[in-house]
Amino acid sequence: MNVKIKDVAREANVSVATVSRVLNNIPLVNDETKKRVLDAIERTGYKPNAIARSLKMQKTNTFGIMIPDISLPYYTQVVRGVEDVCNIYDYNIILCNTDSEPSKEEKYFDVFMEKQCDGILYIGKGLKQNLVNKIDSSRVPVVLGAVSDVMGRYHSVAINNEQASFDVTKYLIENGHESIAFFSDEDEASFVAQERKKGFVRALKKYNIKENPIFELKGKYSIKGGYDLMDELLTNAELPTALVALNDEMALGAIRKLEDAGYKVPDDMSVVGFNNFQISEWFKPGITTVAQPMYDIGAISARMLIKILNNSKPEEKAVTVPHELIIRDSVRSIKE
Amino acid sequence: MNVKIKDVAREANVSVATVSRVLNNIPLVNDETKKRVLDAIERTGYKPNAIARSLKMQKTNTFGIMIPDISLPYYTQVVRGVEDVCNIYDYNIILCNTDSEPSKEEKYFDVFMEKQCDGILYIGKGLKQNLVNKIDSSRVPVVLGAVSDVMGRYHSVAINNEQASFDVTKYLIENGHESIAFFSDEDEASFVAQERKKGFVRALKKYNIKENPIFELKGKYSIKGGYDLMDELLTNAELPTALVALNDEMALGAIRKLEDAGYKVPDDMSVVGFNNFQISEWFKPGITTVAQPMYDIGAISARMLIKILNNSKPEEKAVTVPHELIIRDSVRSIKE
DNA sequence: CTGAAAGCGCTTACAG
DNA sequence: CTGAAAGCGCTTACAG
Repeated sequence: MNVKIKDVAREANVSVATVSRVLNNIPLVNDETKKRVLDAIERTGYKPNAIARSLKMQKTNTFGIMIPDISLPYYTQVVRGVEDVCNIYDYNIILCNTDSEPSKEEKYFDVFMEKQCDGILYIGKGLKQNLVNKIDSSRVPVVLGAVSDVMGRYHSVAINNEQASFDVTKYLIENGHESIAFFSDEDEASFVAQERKKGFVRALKKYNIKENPIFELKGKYSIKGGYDLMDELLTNAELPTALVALNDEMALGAIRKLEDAGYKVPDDMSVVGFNNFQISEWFKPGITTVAQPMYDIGAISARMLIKILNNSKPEEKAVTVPHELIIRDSVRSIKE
Repeated sequence: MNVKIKDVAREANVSVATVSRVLNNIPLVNDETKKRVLDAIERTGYKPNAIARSLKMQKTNTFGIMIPDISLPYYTQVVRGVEDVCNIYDYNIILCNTDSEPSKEEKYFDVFMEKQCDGILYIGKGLKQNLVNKIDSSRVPVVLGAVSDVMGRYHSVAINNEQASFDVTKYLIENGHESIAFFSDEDEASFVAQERKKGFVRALKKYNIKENPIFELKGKYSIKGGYDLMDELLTNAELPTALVALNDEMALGAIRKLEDAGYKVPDDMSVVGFNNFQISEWFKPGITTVAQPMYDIGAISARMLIKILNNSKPEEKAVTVPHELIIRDSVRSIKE
């Protein structure tokens, strides 16, 4: 069908070996020969077959990337960061949506292995044991993005989730809030949610505030999820003065429910979110949140993977990227 | 390194041909032999090498997907639709961000060809001539998603953009608006924008309303873009009573600017958007818009590509998916 | 029902 | 500086 190296060789009156050498810029080719080959390539419109090359080289220049759901705005920027770096170094990415389901994660891991991916980027809530086993027995390089590894065994790029949660909770407390609700992930296995919970609790402890389990609710990581959780929270006789929601979608849903129920934000309740997703700044009220450098997380992860493949171990195993408290209009000071 | 078919063959005391046959479920293998092979596969932990298979079969079971920017919410759902269908039929996708730049589109097209993609899904503003040439000379199956082909030469899945634009404009007119602004794409080559412009003009004509070029502005397809365009529009002595923005981000930015300038939406100006992106329903005011079935566009595109590869030509070359006018709170009737 | 062998399109050690 | 040949890990027509 298409023209192959053999055709170019015939056209240029050289061997396939020579064509391959000019293709790969191996220096020991005579300039004149090289020119003849280049001309032949031009004339025949030859395009290398990366599959054949991969088979021989045992390297595909492709990464597998696992992501919960590409249609959620959060993850999307991470992927863009990955792709931009891959682009520079001539890698491509195969994308899979796992919905954070362990069974899909495992299935796709196998697919990545069959397709001989050179490395894998895991984005999700945390590695489950089955996946860990597969990774270990396959020995592919893996980098975790946006979540760090419990054991510290894998490379990772993430914010310090515990500290980030501590910071935003502290901000609330400094504004006089002592009764704070916490909307978390219904998925108990979420390592990120666990870390944020720890930071929340640490902040309360530090300021001698008692935790109130009634105000700690778990639900879906979505606008609707936050809306429903607030619906539930509002059934309490007494309400908290503030809320920490584990992402901006939840925060937003909570705010909408409060409004629908006749409350005002931040006048009647202060709300903070997480992640600073693209829309948060345009909302009314603007949502105070903790930003993660999503794009950078993707870009750094990709660079790490490439470094590992080049046998130059990256300096750090677990890269911590900075988080940032973004103060907007959804928190009110109630200090007298 | 890893175990290969040869190792399994030795382990099972058969030839590689036989192993390959059981791997591919070719029926003419003796049941006992088959069992022996299956056991050997189990024991050795053999995983097929898809690259080697692809080389031999001249088929990679991967699609290349070109998309302007994966970090924009609009495109993200299309990709999810594609991926879900691919998943069912054992295809994978290689993802590329083109930023709608022809040079990147061409570059990635070459990458897809080198990686021997079985088909290509193009999502963008419209095919430019250079790309068309490449596609034609390569003869890969291509499906256009969310945009149709000017010439009708390629397979495509999209809404009827002209009609959609007509419908939403008509809705405004029926609500008494006769002075309507139009925020469009700064990229003149956008086929989608051209189509929507046609529909807009057709609606005005039908109701004998004169076009007012001063109210037709072009800018960036973003919240900021809409904000800036409204800033510009507001310099006019006389203002329109309504605005058609070519996406919801623009509509949203325009609304924010209006509010910042002391106007109310829809009281002082009605605004409609396009695409119904996830957030539009949660905004205040809720944005009236035209919904496209993004997920379906992706899913149908992927199915089309698979059909083409199976030599069963899809029924239609250009599939038109339904658009839907979603009425919320950003339009006010000014009919007396 | 099974095996030996050719071949998919490349790269590269080896020899000259 | 260049070529013949082996081999990457598979599949499949051919022969038995």
